[in-house]
Amino acid sequence: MTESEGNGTRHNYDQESILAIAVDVFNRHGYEATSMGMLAEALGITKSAIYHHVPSKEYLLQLALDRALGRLEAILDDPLASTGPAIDKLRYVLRSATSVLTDDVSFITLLLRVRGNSEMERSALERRRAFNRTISELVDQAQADGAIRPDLDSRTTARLLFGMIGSVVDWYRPDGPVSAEKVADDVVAVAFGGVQVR
Amino acid sequence: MTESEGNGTRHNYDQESILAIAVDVFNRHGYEATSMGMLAEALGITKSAIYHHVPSKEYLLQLALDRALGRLEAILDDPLASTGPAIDKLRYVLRSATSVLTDDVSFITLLLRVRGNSEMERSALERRRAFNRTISELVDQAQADGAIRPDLDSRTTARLLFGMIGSVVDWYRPDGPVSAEKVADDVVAVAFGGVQVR
DNA sequence: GTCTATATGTTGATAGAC
DNA sequence: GTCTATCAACATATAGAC
Repeated sequence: MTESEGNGTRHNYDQESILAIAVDVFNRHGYEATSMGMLAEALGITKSAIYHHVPSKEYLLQLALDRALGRLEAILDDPLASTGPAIDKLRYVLRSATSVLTDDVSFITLLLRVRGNSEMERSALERRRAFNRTISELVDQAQADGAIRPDLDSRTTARLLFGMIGSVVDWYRPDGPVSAEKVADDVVAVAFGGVQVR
Repeated sequence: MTESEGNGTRHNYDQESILAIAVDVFNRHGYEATSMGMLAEALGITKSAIYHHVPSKEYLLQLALDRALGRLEAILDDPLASTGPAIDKLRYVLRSATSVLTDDVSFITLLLRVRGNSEMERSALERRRAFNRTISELVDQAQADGAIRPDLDSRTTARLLFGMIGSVVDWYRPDGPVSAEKVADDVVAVAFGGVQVR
């Protein structure tokens, strides 16, 4: 469906293609502020037509958050995330999270903007917190191993590192001037070595 | 006004106290998704009463964004931001921005969530971009001076550093376990030296 | 797979009493 | 400084025709 809009355009949407566009609109206006009318306009069909594909606005959010969380949680299932020195595991998880983010910018963006204003949002936040806890423990271990500077607060450090990665959604675009690989390289370089020459 | 809600509570709000509460509700639900009804409920008065103090919902956003941007821009007016080696100026700006953020979490949070969905939001975004450009130039200079690693992309680096700082709004609370000073220390430490022991 | 028509509630903002 | 009452526009969602 890349043909431009016109009166006689047939859309033939399915759940997947509706979801992709919905997530973009959610990201532009915020999930709560997005109306089915805005979605309908972005899709070029009527509100009622959307209800043929999905039962509710919240169901679209559910699908999107499940996908984003699934991708992140899959990182921790990789053997590289649970084998070897903590500092190496941390490097692997940092790089993988950055790649997942650049691979699925819009889904991860939506996840990072959830504030917990419904039961569904709160359960997504809980899964996000579980992920963050794993990272915190990795930082803790690496610090106990003497691989991370002892002057840093481990909880603050874990948050700063993942905050840095998360901020990438605010500017990274797949068709932009900086490749996904270069982003991941720079994230790991800054996180581990800092910007300053020694 | 710390007395708990009750039927006979007198509020005696003024623009300032309404703004503080409004910004919190904007941050919880997003500006667009926040209704005057929600604001009224949070304030414990009716919608109409709000209009006695402010002419519109958007005016509250204007006040909040102006304040947040003013605080950030003031950093660049300090002599320390324009004197000496670029790397020292950069360190000063990074630390100051972190302090401004911890001092005014809710106002800065609101600013960082603006997406450009109205003329007003777009002009706030433009001021934010002007600030970011100054930082980018600082990173560029420091790299030209040989003080910042040459393998890093300067634009990406500037974004990652300020992304890391901005992410602090997602967890920092003035009454939390980590002091504003410790946050600023750790931000500068990670940004300049990285987490890893050499 | 999409439409029109409709139901029921909420939106931002105003008028005017106290 | 706050209230009640009101407005036109818009919210989510459904029913049923094509």
